Amino acid sequence: MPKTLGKDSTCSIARSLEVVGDTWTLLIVREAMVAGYTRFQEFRDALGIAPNILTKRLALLLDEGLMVRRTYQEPGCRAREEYALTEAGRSLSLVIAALGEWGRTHRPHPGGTTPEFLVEESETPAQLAFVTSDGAHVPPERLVARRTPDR
Amino acid sequence: MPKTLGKDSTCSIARSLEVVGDTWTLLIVREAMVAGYTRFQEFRDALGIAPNILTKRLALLLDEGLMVRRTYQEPGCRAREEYALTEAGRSLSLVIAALGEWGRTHRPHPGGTTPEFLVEESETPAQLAFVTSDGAHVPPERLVARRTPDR
DNA sequence: GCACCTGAGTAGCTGCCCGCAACTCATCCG
DNA sequence: CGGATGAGTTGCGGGCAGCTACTCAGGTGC
Repeated sequence: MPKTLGKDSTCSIARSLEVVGDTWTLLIVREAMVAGYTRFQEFRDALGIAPNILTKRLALLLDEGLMVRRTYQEPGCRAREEYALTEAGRSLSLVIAALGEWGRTHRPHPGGTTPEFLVEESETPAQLAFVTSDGAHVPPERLVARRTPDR
Repeated sequence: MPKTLGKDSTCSIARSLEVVGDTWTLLIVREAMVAGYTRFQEFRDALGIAPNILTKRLALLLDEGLMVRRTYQEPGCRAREEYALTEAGRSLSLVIAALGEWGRTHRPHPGGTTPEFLVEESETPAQLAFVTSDGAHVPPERLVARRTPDR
């Protein structure tokens, strides 16, 4: 995360990257989202991340409102902390899906895995796509980008 | 980009982040995509990035096949280098759009701007969304994620 | 009661890489 | 020939990543 463009960059992408531009942050979100992990040790084991880095990243995620810390207590155990995604964190699913899709097609890997998103209960798989207001899918090649003021 | 998970991570997201997990890389792609910039100085001026970092990032983008370098010559000028997105680079538009959308809604900023994607020629705006095979939109809250082997 | 385990961190150190500024190098213009 | 411009390279300095080792609190086995 470059310090030259702070959190008040006018570009929404720069502001997003200020939060999730670090590699580990998105991977933690991914583990929370896909594997349902909530505990320090789960993230540590799953990612092989150093504990001090994990502490720092979780603190960032709490700070930024992407996760909340809750104290829970299983019977017969002492109270522990767990970290759960907030709505803001869960709505990163589009970013996660886009990255997964890109990696799967442009950086294929034997035995690789990619998160798939299913509609609750019906278990129907959902794809990420560009759609117009009339519901038609548009492949990315047919799009041009333009900077637009937020409303 | 953590060195602990190399390019051969089985997770497609980790492999994607290995390429675009750095803040500047995606911002360069964004400038190329949204503003149509192709030249060293254009990126430098638009992003305020240090030249050595820009050199390194452009080299990475060339290496990874997201951009190609071409020599061009305007009449009356000497030959220059320009950097253009490849198909792999352009297909990061989903990631860019997802990040822009997230930043716009969760990190709003007065006077902020977000890239908007329009269908070529018809100029119809296109939105990023999860859709099922029957074409229905699904809001991210109604999705559950699952790790799936690539095919 | 005491040793031990486990989960959740903290502390200290090393090295790399970011970021800045200054410099180079080639070419074109006047 | 002198200056401007575009495209970088080089040389520092500081900060954060990443590793390892340590701490601390509570529960369990004996």
